Amino acid sequence: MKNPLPFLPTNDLSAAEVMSSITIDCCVFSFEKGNLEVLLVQHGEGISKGKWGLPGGWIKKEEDIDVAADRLLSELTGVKDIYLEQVRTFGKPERFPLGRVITVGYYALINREDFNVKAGFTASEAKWYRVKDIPDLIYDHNEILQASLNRLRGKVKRAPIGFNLLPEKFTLLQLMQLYTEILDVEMDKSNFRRKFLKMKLLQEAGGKQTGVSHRAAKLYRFDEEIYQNLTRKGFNFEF
Amino acid sequence: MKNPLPFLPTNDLSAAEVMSSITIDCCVFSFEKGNLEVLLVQHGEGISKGKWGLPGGWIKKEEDIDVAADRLLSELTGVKDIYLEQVRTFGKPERFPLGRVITVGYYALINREDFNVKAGFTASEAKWYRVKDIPDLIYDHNEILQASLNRLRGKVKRAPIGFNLLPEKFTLLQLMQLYTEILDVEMDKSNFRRKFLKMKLLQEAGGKQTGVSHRAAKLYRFDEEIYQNLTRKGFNFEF
DNA sequence: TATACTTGTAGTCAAATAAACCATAAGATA
DNA sequence: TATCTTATGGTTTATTTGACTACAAGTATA
Repeated sequence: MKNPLPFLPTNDLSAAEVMSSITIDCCVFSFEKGNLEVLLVQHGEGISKGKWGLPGGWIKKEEDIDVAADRLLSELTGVKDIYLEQVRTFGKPERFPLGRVITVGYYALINREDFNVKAGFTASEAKWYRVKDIPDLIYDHNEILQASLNRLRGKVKRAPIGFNLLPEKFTLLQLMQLYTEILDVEMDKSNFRRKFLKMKLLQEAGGKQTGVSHRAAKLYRFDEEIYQNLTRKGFNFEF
Repeated sequence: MKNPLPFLPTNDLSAAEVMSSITIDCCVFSFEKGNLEVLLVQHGEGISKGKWGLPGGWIKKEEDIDVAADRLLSELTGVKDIYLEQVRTFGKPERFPLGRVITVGYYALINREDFNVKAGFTASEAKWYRVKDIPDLIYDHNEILQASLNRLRGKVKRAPIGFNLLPEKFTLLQLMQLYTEILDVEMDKSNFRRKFLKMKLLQEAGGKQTGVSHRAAKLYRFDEEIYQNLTRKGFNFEF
């Protein structure tokens, strides 16, 4: 294959020089009991048997990489329409020990209630880990996870994607704890409440918390339509 | 090559199914006479002869992709130590008409004063275009450019990378015009000044503007060390 | 030399925001 | 009933913003 992009003064490179394998690796985040967690899978064979890593897989020949990421996630979690965002592509020559493999990192946000580990995985093969307590992972997966976390921390301040980690109805305190956990900052309950309500992004869902041994909080839901209107006018979160 | 990542319940894919060509495409931005511009190159042969596109090239077999981007840029512009940031990887199956080619998009910021088109390019082969006035580009390069611009607009509000587009010494008005141009918002001279100086990121460079037919403004320079200190403590731009 | 013209630089003031609190409400539990 | 916990609504003060005014420091030109 002759270099079809002859607009740089480099020598042509043969096909063998430029062909690579490309994979996808994905950080699946969820929020459980106040902790941000990520789904790891255990290798069953090969040189890294027993070690944990991010779930991932190959991109098919005629498949968009975003579509491939979506497919892999659906296969893995059984959930459709997952929030998914490309983070960055990792391509150190030595990152994969058996050959040159470039990987595209993604992160996904899912509501734990919807989640079911798909058939094919047993409990010992996939497990949630708190992001504050991650073991040594295979290859460069710690680096991919760190980059994904950084991206998530930035994004959560600019768009209300945090809702993807919560059930449909949630209390303001749950929402605040989500931000507290992701951003690792303390917040004032009262000020958070005022600030968030002023944005008018939340609808009262009508009900109240149940099963708590204190005054029950109102439940809210996120209003997609209002969000779309606000973003059109240029909108900015900050906490 | 047997699938070395057997931790997803998909069927193995043959090597032919997963090998791809990978390229890099780069938006090189500069700031000239109040306009943000991007460097485009013209195709000399092939099906898109005569059309303009982003400069790019192949990643070598044993080369990190960030390193490859840096190499391509040095070859193209003759400038070393360019500010370079990966934007995103583009992988629609049909994006490149002659086969599956996945490309990693980067953007770079350079100071126009340092820039020289490298030997191998004649004036007709590489040209600066205002980002407000971009023609139809080859393949998906308009999309890559748009994504790069969006990334630049976000980043410039969070880190002082705009300095990479300015000469070493610059006036506050030049700096403001840079932000005005990139973010496409009007600003108040006096308020911008107050806000920026309060950050204490700028050092007085000691001299004054020359060759202007009005009161000459003080020259400032960006202080890398102060910036590092501030970012350690958690720092946030907003305009 | 005087005057106009242009941009630089400093400051004012009212409105909006943020941060740190305080107080009461609404339940559950003992 | 008293007590405990979280929910929710306010207050107060300091800080930041945005709009605007005024004067300084030069150049150009009448």
